[in-house]
Amino acid sequence: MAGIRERVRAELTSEIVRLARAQVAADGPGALSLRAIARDLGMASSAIYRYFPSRDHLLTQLLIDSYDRLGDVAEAADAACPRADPMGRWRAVAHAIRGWAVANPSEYALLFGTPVPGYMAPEDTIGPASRYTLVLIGILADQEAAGARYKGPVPAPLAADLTALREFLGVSVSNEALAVGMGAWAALMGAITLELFGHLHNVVDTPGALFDAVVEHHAAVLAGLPGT
Amino acid sequence: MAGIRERVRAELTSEIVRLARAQVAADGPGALSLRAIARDLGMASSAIYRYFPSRDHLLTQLLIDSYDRLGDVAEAADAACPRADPMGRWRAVAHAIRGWAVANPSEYALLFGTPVPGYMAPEDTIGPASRYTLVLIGILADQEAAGARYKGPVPAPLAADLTALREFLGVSVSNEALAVGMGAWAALMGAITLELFGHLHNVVDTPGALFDAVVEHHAAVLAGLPGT
DNA sequence: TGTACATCAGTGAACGCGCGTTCACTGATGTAC
DNA sequence: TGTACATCAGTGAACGCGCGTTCACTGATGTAC
Repeated sequence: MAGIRERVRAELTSEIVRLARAQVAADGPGALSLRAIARDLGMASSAIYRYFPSRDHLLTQLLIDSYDRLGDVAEAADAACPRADPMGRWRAVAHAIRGWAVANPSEYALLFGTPVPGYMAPEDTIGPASRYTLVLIGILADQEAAGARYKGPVPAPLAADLTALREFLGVSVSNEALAVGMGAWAALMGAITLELFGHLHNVVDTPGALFDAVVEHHAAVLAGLPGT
Repeated sequence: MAGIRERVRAELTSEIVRLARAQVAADGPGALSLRAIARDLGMASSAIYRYFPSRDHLLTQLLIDSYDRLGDVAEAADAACPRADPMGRWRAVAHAIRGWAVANPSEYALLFGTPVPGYMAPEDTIGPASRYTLVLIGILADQEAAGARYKGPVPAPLAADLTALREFLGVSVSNEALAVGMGAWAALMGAITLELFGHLHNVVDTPGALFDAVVEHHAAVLAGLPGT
């Protein structure tokens, strides 16, 4: 009844994931090897298959875990700010995201770099993957609710997508705000990606300098016009 | 004297590069295999070593070629616009860059995705890598020369980097303009990366819709204030 | 113009390594009566 | 409480595949006298 076997099983499962993550951290995604994990655990390579039916299932677990860690970091940064200061929250969350990325570059590459060839992320990853973006959308919604207004018009095709997105999320936020928010998101991720993947060498060598400028620019944009 | 041997050699060399590029296009970077290329050519795998001393050297050649193609596309788009319309040139070049990326997603991933683990790009890649960015900086410089002004101040660490960059490039453009330009660059690359790497699925499904919004936003920003 | 020699492309076997996955099996842990 | 049976973790060998790189060698193409 106690499920001592279950407990051992759960522990070994998370030990496998831990080692897998360490592997990704050390040599990048794609270096993930079931045999190497088995070696680290001192088990036969076939034993891993008692825990994960295939390499891709383990990869999925890694993706979910990393997205969840990023989500944790973003949510914690947001929660630590006063609700009534959306632009402070934006800055805090943005820097938290970059901080996580800089501290875990291989995990960032796993999530946001070149997709693993031949691997299609299953639906289970969608929830965890959207957590950090929901934090950003929440900030945007609060900012608009506080009276910020954004210039339109949003082009029709984008507006259609954003309308569908809003209905799916059930958030109260205008298309104009969403368009501005996604632009900020793209700039945020772009600045981190350029920095982590080495494209700022000999361009902007101070870590985070470009990122800070991007965050400040979009803080001004997200602030919006005074409400009508 | 005619160098018939040299000509054959040059042809085979570029044939190897062509096959390598096709391989990257089909299965992504990292799937690059000297043996597979030799197989395609109907040669012994060891024969490749008469043309490239190692896999990394071939990789370098691929990087240089891809950067050059991107540079070609960006320069051509710029050259097709009237000089006196920097914002039209910005739009044209931005869309040309995205067009190339969408048409050659694996090459884009090779250049801007997760760095190949264990591979350090040598200095030879710097020149080709900077071509498309020089086009963007040229537009920025012309826009500022035409009277556009940008709000400061630029934070000190970023300003130091930008000053060094300007001196290295020998371009006449202010730190304020450079800061704005790099923000536009980050947003541009971020929007393309998010789209190509699948992060817009179920978010903005219309191809290029987010990108267009990003380009237009930064067109307005790059337009600048009327000059003093 | 013809001959001797050097250069170089390409061969094929081998080294030493890696990987994911399957399968029949052993032996321990849990469960039902 | 004790026994019979089912469940399950882990083994070790094997399959079939891939890779980059080296090396001694053959034979053709070019070069110098």
